[in-house]
Amino acid sequence: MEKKVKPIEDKIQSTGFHSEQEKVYVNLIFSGMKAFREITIFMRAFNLTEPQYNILRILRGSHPITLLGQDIQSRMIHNTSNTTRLIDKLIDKKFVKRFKDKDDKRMIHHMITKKGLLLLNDIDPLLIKHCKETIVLSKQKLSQLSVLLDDLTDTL
Amino acid sequence: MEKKVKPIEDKIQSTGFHSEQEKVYVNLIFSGMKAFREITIFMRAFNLTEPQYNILRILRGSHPITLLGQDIQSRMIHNTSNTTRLIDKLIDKKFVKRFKDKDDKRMIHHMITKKGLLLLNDIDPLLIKHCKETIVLSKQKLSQLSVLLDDLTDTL
DNA sequence: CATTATCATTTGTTTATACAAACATATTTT
DNA sequence: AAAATATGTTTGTATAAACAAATGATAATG
Repeated sequence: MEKKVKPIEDKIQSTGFHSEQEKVYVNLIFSGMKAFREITIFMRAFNLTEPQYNILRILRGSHPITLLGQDIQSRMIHNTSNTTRLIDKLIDKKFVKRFKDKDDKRMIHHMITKKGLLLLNDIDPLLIKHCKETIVLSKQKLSQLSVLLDDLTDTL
Repeated sequence: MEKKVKPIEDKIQSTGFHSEQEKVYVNLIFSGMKAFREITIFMRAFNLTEPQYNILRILRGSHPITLLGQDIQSRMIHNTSNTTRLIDKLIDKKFVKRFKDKDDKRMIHHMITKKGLLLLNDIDPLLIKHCKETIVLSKQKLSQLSVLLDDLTDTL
């Protein structure tokens, strides 16, 4: 017995796209937003927004090397303008610390705190579990999709 | 000479994902947000936001059959809460009209206006051109991607 | 060495989003 | 028919995003 896959046309009850590109566009926004909302809801349990979590991941990735605000911004998965106010929230919660460079006072360094690292450690296994539960695709399709998306975002 | 594709890890300078699912998640949010922003910027020339454009498309799709607010909401590609205020904007611009059902006064019907249809007609060819320019993938990869995304959003 | 340009970050303002609660009308139950 | 429940839409409020402009600091130029 074969699994029937609902095309995006049915999901949003759209009447035909003008091109295959347009369909991919819509499909991308649709699935991207869904993924974003999924993670947002998941993160709510930890009192984090998706972008905030993203920043913590970035800072853990470079730890113990500090990052400038613009470094963080450029690595974020959605080019959100205004990282400052986003980081402010994380500093309020003591997950991140911030300090000026003593040579060039324009530059402001950021580092994840021990508290922040512990939080991410708590989140890790639960998120892995969550991802595996919500993204149900064969190993083969999964890597195929990864490759295509990598390819796509090169030009997009 | 072969084209080198940058993986998402490089684009956001991330250090390894915990699973292939997590990578797809990140890739989806990344490309979805990019697509969303692309269209948003494109639509700015027509003084529309992406969700507003989405609503007009939905209403054109059902025209001349009217739709309830909840019908529109359920068909939107990003489950934005509060379609009311979104539609308000379109009504201000005379692209959509709204009227109560005379039998069941809870229900409010929506229809795209002639002005709205003309606007979409203007947008159509330009958007097709834009999509083809920004989504540069072989015909084969394009349809492959469509199929995988359809498959994915079934479970997501 | 003053002037201008550049860089990294922040602030102001407007608009959009999210969630919950309210509102109005219909339907069902007793 | 009155009360309770359900449905479709709107409003209130708090928070976040988008964009432009401003601030503060350093580098480059004449």
